[in-house]
Amino acid sequence: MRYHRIPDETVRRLPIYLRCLLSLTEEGLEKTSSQKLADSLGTNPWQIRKDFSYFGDFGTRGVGYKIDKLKKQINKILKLDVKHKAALIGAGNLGSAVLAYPGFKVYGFDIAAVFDIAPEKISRRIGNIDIEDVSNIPTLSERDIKLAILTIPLDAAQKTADALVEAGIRGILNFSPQHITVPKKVKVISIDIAMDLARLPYYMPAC
Amino acid sequence: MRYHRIPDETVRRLPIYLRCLLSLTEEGLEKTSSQKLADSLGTNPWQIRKDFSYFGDFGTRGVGYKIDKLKKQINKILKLDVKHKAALIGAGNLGSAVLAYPGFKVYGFDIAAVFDIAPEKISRRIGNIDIEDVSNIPTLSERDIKLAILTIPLDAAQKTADALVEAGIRGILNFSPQHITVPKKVKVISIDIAMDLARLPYYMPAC
DNA sequence: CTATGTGAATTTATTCACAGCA
DNA sequence: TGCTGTGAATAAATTCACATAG
Repeated sequence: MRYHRIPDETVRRLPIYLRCLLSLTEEGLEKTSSQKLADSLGTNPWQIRKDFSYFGDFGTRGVGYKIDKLKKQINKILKLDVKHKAALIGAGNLGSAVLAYPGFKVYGFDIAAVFDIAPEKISRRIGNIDIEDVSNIPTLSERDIKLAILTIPLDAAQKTADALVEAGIRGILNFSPQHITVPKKVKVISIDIAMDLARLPYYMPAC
Repeated sequence: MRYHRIPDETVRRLPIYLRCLLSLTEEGLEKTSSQKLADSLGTNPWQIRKDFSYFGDFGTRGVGYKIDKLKKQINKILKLDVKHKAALIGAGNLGSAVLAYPGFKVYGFDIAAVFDIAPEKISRRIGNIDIEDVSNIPTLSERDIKLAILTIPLDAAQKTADALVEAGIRGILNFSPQHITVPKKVKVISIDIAMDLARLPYYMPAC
């Protein structure tokens, strides 16, 4: 099945696999199996094998997978084998949380710029980055930053997204609870942290 | 198609519809159409109509949907027609962001307790809630709190989840980047805010 | 004439079952 | 024998096309 389009659902799972493999490495392990991965991720082995099968075979039958090889391959597919710079727009509560979140470094992201609209925040430092005024967003095009993380209130989201697109941003992680419209060349992934809570009661039996 | 199981993917979208309807109400509108909803959400009309069709018909052919009726129905399906109390575990960066996030109130959630493990945080106030020690988690069973939001580092996640289950929690929104194992009667929804960023580069053409 | 509601067709994803290789 | 890799079978979700009702 070697030459095959990778299904979106598989792509969605790859970062999960990657993180799991990284933590297995930290435990000093060098190989694993679809069964073990499935156990620690709460899935089933055939799902994992099928997912891996979309991009070549690097397991050894009867033995399992070499963690290092697998990690490198997934990194390559996700294009995480190069370090990506990202800009954070919105230095509020959520922005600070994002900046402090260890996961971003795990995947090799480097948050290289922080913007805010509030005058009193400009020039303050957060983490070890100077907060810039949003009017500086156009400079992103010269700073080799192609990714942006939007952690701003809803009403400013579309306007800011427009400015980011103008500045040559190619991918946006949108935390604002609003759909934003961008040209086809730009990919948006949206997260609404309240939305997932909103469907919990549905799944809670008799409550 | 009236009596039908609602597909998971539809349930996943219901909170999005709900939020959109709420904001249309704020704009003073009273009715809408699948086309208008689709436009402002970035979907297509037949997806929306199909989704709605799983739980009865309340549109008027040739006219559209009454926003208020639709809102009530979705609220009922999601069991959001009663106010839900939730506990927040972890008063760090992410926890504070969650507490300040307007979306939770939109869906009628009431964050009624905050826990942390760090002694220096205990008894401080956050928002207008006293932070309690995690050893108080067992009291949740008497406080009518059935939902928990986990915003703690990975290594403590499973242990804390066990305590929550023990205290009668029925639903957990897990922000820690780790799979947690719970009995079948408890529903877990996990969010890893870094994971979504990790698949952005894959979708960015030539980057 | 307009916009819903829904079977049918199509596409996509998951699960199974087992052949193939160390 | 043990675990991968993958076609085939099943299940689920999306899209279409059109009958239907105001």
